[in-house]
Amino acid sequence: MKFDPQSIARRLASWFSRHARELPWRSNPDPYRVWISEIMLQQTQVATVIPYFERFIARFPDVRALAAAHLDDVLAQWSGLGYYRRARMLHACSREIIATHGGEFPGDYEAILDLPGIGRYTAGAIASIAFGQPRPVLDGNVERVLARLTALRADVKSAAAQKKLWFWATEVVEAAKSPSTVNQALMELGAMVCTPQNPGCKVCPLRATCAAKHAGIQEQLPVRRKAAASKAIRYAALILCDARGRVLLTRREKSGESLLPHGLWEFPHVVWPARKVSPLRELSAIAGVSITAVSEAAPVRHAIMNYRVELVALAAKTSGRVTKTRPPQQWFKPAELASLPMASATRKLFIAR
DNA sequence: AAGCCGGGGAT
DNA sequence: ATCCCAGGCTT
Repeated sequence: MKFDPQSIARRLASWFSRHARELPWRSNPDPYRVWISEIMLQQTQVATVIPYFERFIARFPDVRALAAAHLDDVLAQWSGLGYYRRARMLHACSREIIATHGGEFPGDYEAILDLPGIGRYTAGAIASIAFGQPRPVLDGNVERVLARLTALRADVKSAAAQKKLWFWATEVVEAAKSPSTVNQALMELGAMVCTPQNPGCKVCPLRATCAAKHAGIQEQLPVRRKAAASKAIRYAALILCDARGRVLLTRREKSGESLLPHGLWEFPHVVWPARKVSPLRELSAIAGVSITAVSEAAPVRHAIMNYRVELVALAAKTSGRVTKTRPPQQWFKPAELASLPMASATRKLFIAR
């Protein structure tokens, strides 16, 4: 079972020409669109990304528009996608492209790799897809395809396995007539045919040279060490309305105790380990406002990282017309919440109140 | 090398 | 309920 990069590249290109999905960022693969799509696609599935990509490009059509925007507007567009640091680095990166590359996305691989938020994978994707350069990509899809093709039995995340996988990815892209096509084909094959479960070996263009298929172990590969067990945690969150129906939100300056990242608006909340103990006094102290008429909503369950989070919304009112709260707190009309940078869990809480 | 950072679709 | 996804940065 010989690993023949030339043959693999040819078969991938042929297959891709017939089976590639039409995706928004494929219609016009200029560096800006490829960059935005690749950042969004980090650890995020295609179906999730598509509507975000369309909205983002409409709002920020080029590097200059993104660099001119406020970070809050970028975070608001990102709300619900997760990994919010991606949005911060995207924004910082746009400003660096203005400052050091005259607003033109750099085509030099080392220059791309130097940009914030762009690592080896994303640099390879941009260099190959937007600039046609023979740079390798290795993502979860390519890892799986190559691990099966070569019957790699080591943990794919180990240093030794990663070295081999990057080497094979390099061999394939360097044998390609079109690096853009072959890199996208590797990823597309992993997404559509060489899937984690029930791989479609019968329709795979590489089945004849797949060592895992030959040995009948394609379902056992790739080998990944199992994740740590998730932990349970419960929060009580205060959905506080003033006499005018405005709701109190707060925003932390830096990441700390909370699972939520900084920069996003959230409801005042505390860890609530024992339901016997009322969190109201503590919540009231955090909000800096006296509260009345509390009603408890049904818990919201939310999986985040390796936590299983139970969120309990405590809807409450505060008497009188509150005008002053200590920053970074602010009263918002409910209709304003849609345009604020906010995590999915926070929106769930408001809906559940 | 290991830990950290979200959210959702597929099964 | 579990897996895993077009990763990168920090320690």
